[in-house]
Amino acid sequence: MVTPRKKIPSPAGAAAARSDHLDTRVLETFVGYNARRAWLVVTQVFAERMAVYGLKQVDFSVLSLLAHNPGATSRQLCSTLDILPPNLVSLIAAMDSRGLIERRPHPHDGRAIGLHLTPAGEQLVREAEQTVIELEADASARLTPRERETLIRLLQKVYH
Amino acid sequence: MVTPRKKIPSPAGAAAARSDHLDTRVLETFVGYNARRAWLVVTQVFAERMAVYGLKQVDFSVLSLLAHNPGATSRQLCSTLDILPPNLVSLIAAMDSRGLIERRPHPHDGRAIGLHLTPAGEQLVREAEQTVIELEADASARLTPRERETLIRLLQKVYH
DNA sequence: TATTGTTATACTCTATAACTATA
DNA sequence: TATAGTTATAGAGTATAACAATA
Repeated sequence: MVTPRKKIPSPAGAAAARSDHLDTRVLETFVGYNARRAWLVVTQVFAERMAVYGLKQVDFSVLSLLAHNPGATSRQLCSTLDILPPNLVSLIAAMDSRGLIERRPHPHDGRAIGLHLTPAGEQLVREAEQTVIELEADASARLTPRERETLIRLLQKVYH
Repeated sequence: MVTPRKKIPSPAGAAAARSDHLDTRVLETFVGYNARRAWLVVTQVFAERMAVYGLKQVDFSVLSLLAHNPGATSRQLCSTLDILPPNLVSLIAAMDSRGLIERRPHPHDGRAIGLHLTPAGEQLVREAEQTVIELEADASARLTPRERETLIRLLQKVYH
């Protein structure tokens, strides 16, 4: 269980003489800076808790998307998640090898390949989604449920 | 001026038969997913507008931090920005070569090096910070000023 | 001619180990 | 013994060009 870059509070009086941290007030007026910092926190918790499933964030996104969009193509996954097609290939191949997904010929387009979860894949997604729900709640525990909804709504307003 | 992955709206009726995008409703219930998507939008605009200064996000963060924390050390920059020391070295060296910063011996610690902006560096930071303020306003233009403040406050609540 | 999936490849970002000089 | 800065290097993430098969 690797926990790199975890903020370990230094012994009480140790950093009294010379403060460890810098004045970040200007940077903290920017959405970009704050969004990245918050994302890093969630990412850290995500990586720790999802390691047991062998899933990175992008893996989970693909699997969850396939659970709710059976038969989706690589092209659609790429466009939805902002991934470049060449970078999805090995990812899909690995999930195929793991027996989590299978490729079937596309009904209307001979070039495309429809991606489907296997029963094992569906079972894994169910467990993984539940874990993500819990981990998300923990990672945003300093927010009230109402604040969390507001945060998500405002983030979506930026990118929608 | 590279603008990759820009969402170019396809001709009106073109995608009517087979929808391009997938159902992302589950992913959109997660803070991590939404924070990354919003961050990507701001990042895109940042890269486009800051290219004239030859500054990436991390470069700007370092320079802005030094503007408001003169004499800060590499160690402090790393801890503040969550960068690993080895990855800051070439970045600092490049800014030194460009004449934006200079290294002075640390007053109290012979191992450390105090980093300071040169006059050219200070001038660049002034212009760059102004550009970031404008770009941030544009990138979050769908938010009211009040909503933008709320968004930033809630993001900070997650990582503070 | 355009698009889907793919290979090969390069570039950037992030991470680890180990060294030096100071403390 | 621990820390600041550094080197070398490895691994992950992201990018472009080009090709075969199909539309």
